[in-house]
Parts: sequence; C-alpha cells; structure tokens
Amino acid sequence: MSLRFAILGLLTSGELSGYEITRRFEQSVGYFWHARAQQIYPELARLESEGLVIGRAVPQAGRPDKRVYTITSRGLDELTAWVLTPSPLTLTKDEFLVKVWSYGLVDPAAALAALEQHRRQQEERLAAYRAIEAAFEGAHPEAVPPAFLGPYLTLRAGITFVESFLAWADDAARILRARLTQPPQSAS
Amino acid sequence: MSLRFAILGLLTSGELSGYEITRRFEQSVGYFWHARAQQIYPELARLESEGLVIGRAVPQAGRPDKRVYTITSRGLDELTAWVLTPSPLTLTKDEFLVKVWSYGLVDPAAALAALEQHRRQQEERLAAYRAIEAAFEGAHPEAVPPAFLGPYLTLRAGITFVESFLAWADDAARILRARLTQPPQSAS
DNA sequence: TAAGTCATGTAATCGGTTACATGATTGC
DNA sequence: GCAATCATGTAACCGATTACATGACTTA
Repeated sequence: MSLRFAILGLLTSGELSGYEITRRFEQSVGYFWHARAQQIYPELARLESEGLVIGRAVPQAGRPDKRVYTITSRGLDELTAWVLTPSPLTLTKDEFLVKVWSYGLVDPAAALAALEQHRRQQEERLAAYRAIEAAFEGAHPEAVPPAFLGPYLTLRAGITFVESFLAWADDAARILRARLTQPPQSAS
Repeated sequence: MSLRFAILGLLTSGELSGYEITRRFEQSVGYFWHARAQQIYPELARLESEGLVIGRAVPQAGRPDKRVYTITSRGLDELTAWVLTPSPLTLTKDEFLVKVWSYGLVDPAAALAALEQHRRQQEERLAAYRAIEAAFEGAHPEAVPPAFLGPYLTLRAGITFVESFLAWADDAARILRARLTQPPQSAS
C-alpha cells in the first residue's frame, strides 16, 4: 500500500516520469520507503488505470522519449485521506541486529571490529543526511514552507535515528571492550 | 537469509519446538526480525535437511506431540561465521514516515493528532521493553553473562531507538503546533 | 572502447502474509 | 458454551528482488 502513496506524495510537487521517481527514491522519501524501477513502472500504470494519476508522453531529442505523470484531484484526495490514517508500529527487520543477538558466541574482539565497521557505514549515511539538511539552511523549523514540511520532518527523523544508532554503538563498544580479556563462550 | 540465522541463534540456548520459536519471535530477536509459524516450520525442515539442526519427536500427554530441534556443530559453525559478516545498511520501510512526508498537505491540527496517536503506541512499546530490561536487573552491563550479551545489546538498541523516536516526535509536534493558526496548503 | 546516464520494460523467483484446516485441552 | 493455548501444517497470493533486454547518447 505505501508504495502507491509514496509515489503520489512525490507527484504533489509536480509531474515526474517513472525514471525521475526512481531517482527520487534514492533520497527523500527513500529513507523510509524505497522501490526499484521494475516496481515503479507497473505501479504507475495501475495508478493511471485507477484515475489517481494521468500520464502524458513527452518526446525528447537526443534521449529516449518519456512519459510524465501528474496527480489527479482524486489522487490527491486519496493521498490526504491516507496520510491521517493510523499506522501500525513498524516491525523493524535489521540483519545487523540479528547478528548482534549472537555476539555472545564469538570472540569479543571480532565482534567489536564488526560493530565498528557497521558504525562507520552509519556515519557516512549521517554525513549524507546532514548535507541535505544544509539545503534547508537558514530556515528555522517553524519557517519551512508547507510544501517542504513533510520532507523536512522525515529528514530530521532520519538524522535522529542514525544519531541514536551511533550512541548505541558507542555504548555497545564500551561493553565489548570490557570483555576483551575474557575468552569467547558458547551459550548456556 | 536472516530468518535461518535468527532461528539458529535462538537454538544456541537449548532445544526448541517450532511453536516455541514462534513465541520467542514475539520478543527478544523479534524486535529486529520476525516470522510467523507458517514460515518457521518449513524453514526448520530445510535446516534439518541441510544438517544444521536435528529434530526429535517428543510425545506429550494432554497436549499435542511436538518436535524439538537442536543446533548441530555445523549449524553453530555457520552461525558464528555469519555473525561476523558485514551487513548492508538497513533500508528502513516505515509506513508512518511515508505519511509524515505528506504532512504539508493536510491540516496541521489533524497531522498533530495522528502524530500523537502514533507516539502513544511507541510509548507502550517502550514500557514493554523496559519491563524486559528489568529482568536483566542488577547486572550492570559488563557483568551480563556471555549467553545473554547479544539479547542484552539488542534490547538496549530497541530501547534507544524507541526513545529517539519519542524525542523526534516531540520536536515534530512542536513544529506542527507553531502552524496551528496557518491554513493547510497544497504543495506548489 | 568501455562505462555511465536516460528511459522503460519482461520473466523468474523468493520472502512473507493471509486465509484456512485440524484437534485436544484448559480456563472463563 | 466460547475463547484461548498448544502444536503443525497447506494453499493462494502479493510485494519485492534479481536477472535480463533494448537502445541512443555522453563522458572518460
């Protein structure tokens, strides 16, 4: 369900082609929902057949022709209704934390190294988010124009979550370091 | 891939039936990976056919017979190898934040109400985590026995993440409240 | 010459959910 | 009597990923 509304949300700021939507999914909404081109094209066709968007062929010179989509008023209605709908708590699926769950089985030094490698990846992500945050620059939170309110809030969510991961990782690293002298041990 | 290793991880603390594994997935590892019974039973069969676990029928009186599984040494080898493997950054999928992304389209008061409802759900989750944390009670972090290190660290991760959501939600609520007098506006 | 971008798709597969089935026992 | 718990499954479906295909243009 979310995919169609993520697409409709993107289209509220103007017409976009499937390709352009695919690119947007690598940023912005993409932090909390993502999809590849192969999923986006059929979804756009479905949205059009349901009258929530309308497509228009745009011939281009020097590059392939494209088909751009505009959200219809019915599409906007369905989107705004959905936005206020209650959401179930997200059941996170995080491969890394499944690994952490078995850290008691392995050498603490090795676990520490794996943890720190993952921490570095998260730090890179944070830097990318911060760079985008700078684009909202100047504008103190209350002054963000309505069209950018949602993107701004979700970006802040992204930053907050990555920062909290880093804080947890530092804490976990401290606990692992205290065990470096102890041998690894299997459970129970 | 993660499902099989989540199951193997659970089996490191002793033999469990498919049903018991299903129950465990509602807590502990379940915070970062989850699966329903229908997925767990076939996976156990697959793990057994690959020699990573061995099953044993346990006749019971007064309740259905069950089949309990033990991790093999090959299973333990594969698990410990996997645990130290680098993990890709998780691409979160969060329906609620897809909605937040379009908060600029709706009445700030309605958005605020939706936000606060979701916040309350997260608070309940935090209370549940804290209750489990109390079971690790007394033991200061460095003293947690190795068999509980992983579960302890993931529980702390769960607590940290929920707390950071609450902090973000408070911040977002503050920003929305500052807009209560302004009319809703559709995107440019 | 090779890789990358723009642009849109099909096909096969997989992981996961929903719905359904069965059947005994225990607690309200 | 009804719902919940214990216990294990099958079948249909759906959302998402991987692999593959095409083809022109641009940049290294």
